[in-house]
Amino acid sequence: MVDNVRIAKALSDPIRYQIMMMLVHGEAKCCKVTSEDGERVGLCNCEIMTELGLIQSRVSYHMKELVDAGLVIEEPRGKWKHYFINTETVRAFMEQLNQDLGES
Amino acid sequence: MVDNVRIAKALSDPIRYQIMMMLVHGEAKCCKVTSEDGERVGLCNCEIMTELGLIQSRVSYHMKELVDAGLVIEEPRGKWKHYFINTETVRAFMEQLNQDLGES
DNA sequence: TTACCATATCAAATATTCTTGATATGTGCA
DNA sequence: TGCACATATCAAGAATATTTGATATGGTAA
Repeated sequence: MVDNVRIAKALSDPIRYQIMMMLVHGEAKCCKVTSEDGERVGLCNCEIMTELGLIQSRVSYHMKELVDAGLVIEEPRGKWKHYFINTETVRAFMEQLNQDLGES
Repeated sequence: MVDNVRIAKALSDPIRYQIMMMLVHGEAKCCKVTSEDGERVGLCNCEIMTELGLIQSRVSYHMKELVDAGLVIEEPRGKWKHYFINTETVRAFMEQLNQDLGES
């Protein structure tokens, strides 16, 4: 329950929800970002800043919230950070939600 | 998107999440509560107050948040209020979540 | 090494949310 | 009507969250 409340809180900010959607559906305009295993497609920091028109420290704050909640995985690439959605957490959240609030 | 952020915010408080779970799985100890159509089982206000050990105005505040988010339906019964989970909203939330953040 | 760039962190200001006690509203019953 | 009870609302304070500019950290490349 604690986990789901935490994740719900992370998703309860419009900026963070948008970032999550960008990570899933977003076009990478500034740089091509693939995970170490070459599977997942993600975004770099600059993408989020320019796309949403936010200053650096603000993006940094919200990314930390998402990472802390387990919703986003970050991979450092030299001086950049690349962000990927943590599908495992999203899946677990929805499953738990269904267990807690779904039809009995 | 706006809707889902709103609902996530409603679920992002541990008390409200607990209340939602009570509405789905909770035993009605103080009074038997069935909806007008006799289908759904709900809870009365006193149940929530005693079960969670909260004062009246606090419960009232959180119930309003849940009702405003569309997660809970309230039916007045004389001087009491009976609360039911709005399964429609819960379902729509999960569906939208899957659309927004699920596997592409 | 230094210069430069990306990101993190900090402290202060602001905004939002939550809690509480007091009071108001509304309902049923004597 | 007037009393008793359930719920809603209000105002004030406390607690959290968010935003911002300034500064720190850490990496890259010359």
